[in-house]
Amino acid sequence: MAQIGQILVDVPTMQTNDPYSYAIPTELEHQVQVGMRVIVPFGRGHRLVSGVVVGLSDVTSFDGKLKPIETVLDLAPVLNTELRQLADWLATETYAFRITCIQTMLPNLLKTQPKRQVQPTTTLTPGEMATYFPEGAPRDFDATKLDDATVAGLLKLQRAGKVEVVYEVKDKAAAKTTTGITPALTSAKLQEIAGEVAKRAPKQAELLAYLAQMSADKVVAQATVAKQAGVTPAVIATAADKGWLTKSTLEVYRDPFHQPVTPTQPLKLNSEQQVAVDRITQAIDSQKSENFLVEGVTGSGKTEVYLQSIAQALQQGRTALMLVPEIALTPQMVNRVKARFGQRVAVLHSGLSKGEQYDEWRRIDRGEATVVVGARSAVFAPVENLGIIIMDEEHESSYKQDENPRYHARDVALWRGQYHHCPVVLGSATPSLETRARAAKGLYTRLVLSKRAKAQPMPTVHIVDMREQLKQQGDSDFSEPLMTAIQERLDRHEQIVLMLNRRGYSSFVMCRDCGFVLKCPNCDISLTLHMDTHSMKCHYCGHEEAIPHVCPNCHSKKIRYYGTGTQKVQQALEKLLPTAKILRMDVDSTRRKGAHERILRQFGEHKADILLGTQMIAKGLDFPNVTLVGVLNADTALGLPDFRASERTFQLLTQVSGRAGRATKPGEVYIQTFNPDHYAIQLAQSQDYERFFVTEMHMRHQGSYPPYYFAVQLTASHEEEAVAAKAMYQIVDALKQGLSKNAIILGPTPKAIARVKRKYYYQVVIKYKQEPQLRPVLEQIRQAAQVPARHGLSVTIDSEPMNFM
DNA sequence: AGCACGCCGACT
DNA sequence: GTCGGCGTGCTC
Repeated sequence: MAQIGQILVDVPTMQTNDPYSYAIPTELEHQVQVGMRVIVPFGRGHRLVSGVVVGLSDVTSFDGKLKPIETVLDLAPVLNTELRQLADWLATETYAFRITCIQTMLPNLLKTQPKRQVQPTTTLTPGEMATYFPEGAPRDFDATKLDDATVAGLLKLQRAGKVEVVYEVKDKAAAKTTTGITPALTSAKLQEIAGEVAKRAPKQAELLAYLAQMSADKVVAQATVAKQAGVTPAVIATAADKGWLTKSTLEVYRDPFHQPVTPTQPLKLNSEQQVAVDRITQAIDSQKSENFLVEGVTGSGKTEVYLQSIAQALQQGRTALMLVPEIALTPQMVNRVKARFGQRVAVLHSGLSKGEQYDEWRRIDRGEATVVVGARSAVFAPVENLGIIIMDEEHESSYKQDENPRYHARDVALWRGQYHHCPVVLGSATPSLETRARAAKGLYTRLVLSKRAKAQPMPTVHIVDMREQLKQQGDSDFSEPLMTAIQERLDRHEQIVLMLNRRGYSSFVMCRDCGFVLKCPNCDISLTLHMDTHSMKCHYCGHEEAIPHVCPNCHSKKIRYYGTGTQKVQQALEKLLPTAKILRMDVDSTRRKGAHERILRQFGEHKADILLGTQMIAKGLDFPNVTLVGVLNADTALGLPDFRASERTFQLLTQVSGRAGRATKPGEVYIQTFNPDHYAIQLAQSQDYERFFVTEMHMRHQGSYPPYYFAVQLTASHEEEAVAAKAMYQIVDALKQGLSKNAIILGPTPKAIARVKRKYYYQVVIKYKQEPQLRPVLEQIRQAAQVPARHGLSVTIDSEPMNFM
């Protein structure tokens, strides 16, 4: 038996990023296994912290006295070999702490909570009791929540030996239970008693009859028994007292999606879909870790390809993981999968309660669910024997986590595909440039679905030049052609979706006469307006200039910051169309749980004529009666100081256009823009992804951006601007010394929103092709950042950032 | 993160 | 002379 456990303690620092050795007490010898969570004493005060066993051994290189493991929290490991390896890889890749990676991989309920309490060791004076233990002892001792005087007083008492601090680690993991019922006597005996009591206690007789027909070894929930036997819990209680039945604790799953679903059969595939399914199933059958890009226009039936590929994996006795963006994880979407695979499906996403998440996780862990559908973090689902991994809408930026560990679910999916020797299928109508470029290099097998499955025509897309509109009808959010089109639909009782692109609100200036956006002379990136310094700044190179009052291009005075809100638009629209019913969907109206679905359902039931919203309406809705889609301001995302601005704009416009005319009625799209000549808008109009890809790749090449270059972003933040800036300058020095001449270092520059939550943010971006010293240099920076972290300076490293802002 | 040790200023 | 400030190192 192993004497020593290697434990990763839940103390996220550089010094504890490697496992610590703990002695395994004899009574725990047979319990401790690799992958389990434990509680261990840590530090001088022997405070208790949780940790994860990552190894067992008989020896240790640590030559001090080992402390013993205090408690084992799990009956079975919560992390298998694959996930432990994945955690290590993730930590290296994302420059995060190993324990942080592990926490991210586990469901919320398995994250423990350390607790501190104080209690007197001797009898305190009544005065001391009144001040420090007004509600009795022991009391919670959380220094961050108590006032300084109380903390100081308690610490003083502690030093005097009058009180002691006790530690506790709370494990929140709790399976939901209910009372279960089992017959305690034989069927014959029960029937006999039933006969005896039938006259004076008819309810008891009914219950006895029910028990008599139950199989003796089966446990049935009390609620079920009560319902089926037609008795109250009181009757059951009496029966238990008389020894007719035994009660036990029954573990139940919380069912997050309880609506019954009608099973569906695989649909007939068109030739392109068939080819895709064939290629993917070949890879499944031959256990190859081949990766695919399924590039399919909206409505081309990508989902059916996914479902039939999953079916093939299941048939091979393997499991499937399907990732979708959080915003697309609607009940409709889930039901579509459940309708095909029934009870084998588990769903993981943040909309579930913590208990529900934990239950779904356990169903997967136990192998009861073999198809997992979920958002970003579901990529860590404890599925074994994976036969296929699917990532739908792979270009979605929500797949990248914007806190530590800053991982991209796509990279994790590819890693797991390798591990399981199974295909990874990336699907999108508008693949990210990175993915499409990899497909071009032959790293992914490209499968194209060019035809809409139901052979609907693609919508007609009109571009409305808002510069002209401005001249003709003045400053309005609604152009004349769009209003005419809206009125037409209203007359025909058809529905309209209007999208307001709110990204980049007010952060850049644009000329309303010619569409000119002020750009950086060095970077070909829009300058950002800073009201604090009254200047325009480039967030890549730090270039700064005055806010223009006349347009440098056409000398118009109508150059101003651009932006408008959904509420304002709704009011304006109500004025223009007093009879139309308008539903608004944005962050404000969807804050409450379920509000999102409710608005969509109302719209689906035609309770409103117009759905007005932000980006979120662009994703995955399918309303047959929508024949008009209007984009009020296509430009705002274009103005963002980000090299992905064009890509995002193209993707968004293409996606939202796909919302029009999905059924029998042909659709029309109106895109209002001040930049009608911009390639992202022009190519969105012609729905020409290929040309967009080629054009944008050229731009990326010119600017030395991904996918031609790799990128790492470093950020320093502090309450004092000078501290953050100075730290960043030092980091740049270290980078310049450690990296080759070929690495491009941009910055330091203040972040677009330089001050958030009373902290100033400075950043630097490194672009590189090959930089073997990068990892060691960044590790060194990470190490060095430990010391000033004490004074509130935090440094973050983001490999392949989604936003350069 | 949190605790102890250690070295400087204002108090009995 | 001590109490206590927080700056620094370490936690199996």
